[in-house]
Amino acid sequence: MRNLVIITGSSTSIVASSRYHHQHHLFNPKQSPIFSLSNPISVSLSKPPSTTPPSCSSSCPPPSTSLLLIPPLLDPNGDSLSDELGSYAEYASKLVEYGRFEDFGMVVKSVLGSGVGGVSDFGRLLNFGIVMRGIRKGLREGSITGVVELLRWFPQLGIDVLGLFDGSAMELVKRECLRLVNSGNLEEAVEVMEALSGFQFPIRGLIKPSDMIRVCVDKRHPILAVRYACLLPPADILFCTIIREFGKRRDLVSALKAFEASKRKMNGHNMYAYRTIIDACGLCGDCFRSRSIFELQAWNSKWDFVGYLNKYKHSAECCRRWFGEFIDLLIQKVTPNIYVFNSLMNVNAHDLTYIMDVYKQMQSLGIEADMTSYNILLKACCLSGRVDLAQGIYTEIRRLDSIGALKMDVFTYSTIIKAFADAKLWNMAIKIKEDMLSAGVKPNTVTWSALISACANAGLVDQATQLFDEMLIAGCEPNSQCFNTLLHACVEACQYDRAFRLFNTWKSGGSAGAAENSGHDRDANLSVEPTEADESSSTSTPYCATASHQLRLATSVPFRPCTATYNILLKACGADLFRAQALIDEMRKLGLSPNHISWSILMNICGRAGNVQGALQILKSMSHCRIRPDVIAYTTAIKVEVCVENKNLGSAFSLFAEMKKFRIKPNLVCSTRSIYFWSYKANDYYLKLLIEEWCEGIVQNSNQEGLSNSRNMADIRGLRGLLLERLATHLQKNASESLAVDIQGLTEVEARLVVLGVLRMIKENHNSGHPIRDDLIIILGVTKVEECMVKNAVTKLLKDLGLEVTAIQPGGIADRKINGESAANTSLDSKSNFRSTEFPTGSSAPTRRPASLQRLWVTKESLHHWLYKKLGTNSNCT
DNA sequence: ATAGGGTTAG
Repeated sequence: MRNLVIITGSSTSIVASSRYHHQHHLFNPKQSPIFSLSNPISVSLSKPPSTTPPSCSSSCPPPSTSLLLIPPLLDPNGDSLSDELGSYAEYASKLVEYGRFEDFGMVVKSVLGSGVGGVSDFGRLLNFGIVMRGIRKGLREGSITGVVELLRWFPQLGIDVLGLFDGSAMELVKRECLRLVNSGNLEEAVEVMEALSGFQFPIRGLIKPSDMIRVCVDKRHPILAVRYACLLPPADILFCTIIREFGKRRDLVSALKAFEASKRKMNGHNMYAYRTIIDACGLCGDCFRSRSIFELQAWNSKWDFVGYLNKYKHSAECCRRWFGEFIDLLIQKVTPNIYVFNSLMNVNAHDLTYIMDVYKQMQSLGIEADMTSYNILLKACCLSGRVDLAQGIYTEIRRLDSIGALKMDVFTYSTIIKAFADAKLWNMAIKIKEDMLSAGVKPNTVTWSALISACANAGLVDQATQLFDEMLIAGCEPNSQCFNTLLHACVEACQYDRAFRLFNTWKSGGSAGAAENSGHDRDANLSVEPTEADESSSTSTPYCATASHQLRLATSVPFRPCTATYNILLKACGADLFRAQALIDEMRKLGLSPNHISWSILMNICGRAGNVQGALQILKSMSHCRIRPDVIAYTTAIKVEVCVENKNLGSAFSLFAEMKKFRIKPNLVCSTRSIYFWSYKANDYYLKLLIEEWCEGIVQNSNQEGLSNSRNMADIRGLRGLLLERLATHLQKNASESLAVDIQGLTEVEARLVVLGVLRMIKENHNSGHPIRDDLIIILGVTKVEECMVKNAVTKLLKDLGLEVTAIQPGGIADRKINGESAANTSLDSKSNFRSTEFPTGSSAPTRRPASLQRLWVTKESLHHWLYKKLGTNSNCT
């Protein structure tokens, strides 16, 4: 006897009928009985229906809470049983139709729990037409989660879920998934997709994987992204995409989460993921983390191995087995591959010492450096300003190239050109170009830009222009950066009008080209134009001859100025505030917005024009453009204030305080000391006080922090780097060479710093018992307008200290006297840990310097005099 | 779906 118990509200009626499914007034599936197999009493009756068909909501009585008890179906009589099952199935199908997915589950549970053998019979007996109608409706009404819950029962009933979904049903699923994703319910979306994946749904077809990952990354959901990626094997590539995308968005925390999550999901080590997270660390500026990840990855297995050895040391055989496995692991998986090494080196490229260590480690593991490794090494040399090392590596690579072990590529050449460009060795850069051409490697825009900037850094506009023409003739299309580089060359050489003429020519597509040509003569009369007499011999090609080329060629390529272009031009405005304002307007018309660099330059222009208020106004209005002033902006403003109105240091310090209030950390350039320092120029009062402070401070700082600390490398590359380099080069404590200080190319501030540092060293050497044996020579370089200012500044500084200074003109009597002694090599080889046996430097990188240089000369007698005077004042103080 | 090079501010 089979009973059906229906509890409606609190009243219980027992219907002794097996034909209940025809009596819809009692078993209306639109209403909400909750089915339970086990214990009717314990079931909560408060649950309202999840979906009520809207058509019935008015006509039907309000849903009552009821409970349907299905007793075990144990009748051995097959016929009636299948009959009974059929009615249950029919009923269950109707439940689906009316959106009552949970109740469907209850029925299935009942059937499963009833111990009937033919579970799949029940599945087969379901009315799929009706079921699918309910599922479609559920999908259309936005309850995909409910649908998925429903579907979870199907495999147990032997139903192939995927088979039920025809094209249009599949479209509904897709649409719903997309809706979940777009409405921000990512977690739900991933859960749904995980379930669908279990039903063998093609996950790739639901939503474009790259879109899904992009959304996860945008919403900062690393774990969900990884969970999603696991649905799309092979997942490891997608893991890397996720890590990389977080890296690109500078979200290292999420990148690391994704990395850890993906590591757990993977069996074994994925080198691709390791290198990607290392790259991400680099992008996010956390090179130290990249190192620890690398160490962890490289050595974890070794520690495990030691553990294993200890555990099994009683058995030699076990040890051998573990060792064998370990070696396998090491060979197959665990050894970082070349990509990991290259990424690690690239991320840490600013720390030459470190990457040299990595390089050696790589060699000891027997991993051969490839072209990229060498290119990264070259880049590191560039970043640390070690031309000498770069040259050594270059020689080595050439050797490897000649024996066919490597093939030097356009990156190699471009980087070495950059190394020479930075060192102002433009002629060496040109020589590399020749090497390159004879090796059959075609220079690209980057190479040409590097070449042009080599000339720019040396202040050689004509050579730069010539290279630009050469590039056009070679059929290489310049891009904005390339155009910018040439403009920068003009600005660097103070040929401001020329920069503007070029710009106008390009902008007008060549129609104003004649201006560039005819206007050239005017340059010579401009006071800002430095004398190029020294270089005139090397400008063998008259400029006018190439102008037509350029006119013809440059017009064929589109010129799209960008913000950097305008920044360079802003710099070319000198003190012309109106011109600068016009440029800013023009920028805006083109839809370009000035960035913090533009504003900093503009503040400098105000400074040159003596307009302090203007500069301060710009600083204030920066935030109106939603650009938060940075240290540099504040530094510029403060400097303008101090230098223009040197009487009033108070307001400069209030700016300084404001900056700190906004939690902008002052850097080495911007400090109370610098503020005093800038006021040197016009105010002798601070001079005496600060010279010692400066020198002490700098020497102390360099001792504290050490050069290998790469956090500070940015600073070191600034003033202190220059200073320390000069000091290291010229003033080793046991130096027996002459004291020659090269301050070519330095700004006034830098030059004074270097000279002060040198004097400090002289004092230290003297105090520790090294007598001064030589005169002090300060190399100024060819006379340009700036360098004349530098010369004056340094002369004034030395004189203020009570030193006697003589200017040496090239070719003069004093010059000839000095020349014999001051041939000191300026190549920086003191700190080299790159042994010359590894990279033979060949002919020891002669840094050729033109003979005709201006110098300042301080005799050793004068230095002596200064030292004793200084010591005297010190002893008075203490 | 994998790396590496060029311009601008103190």
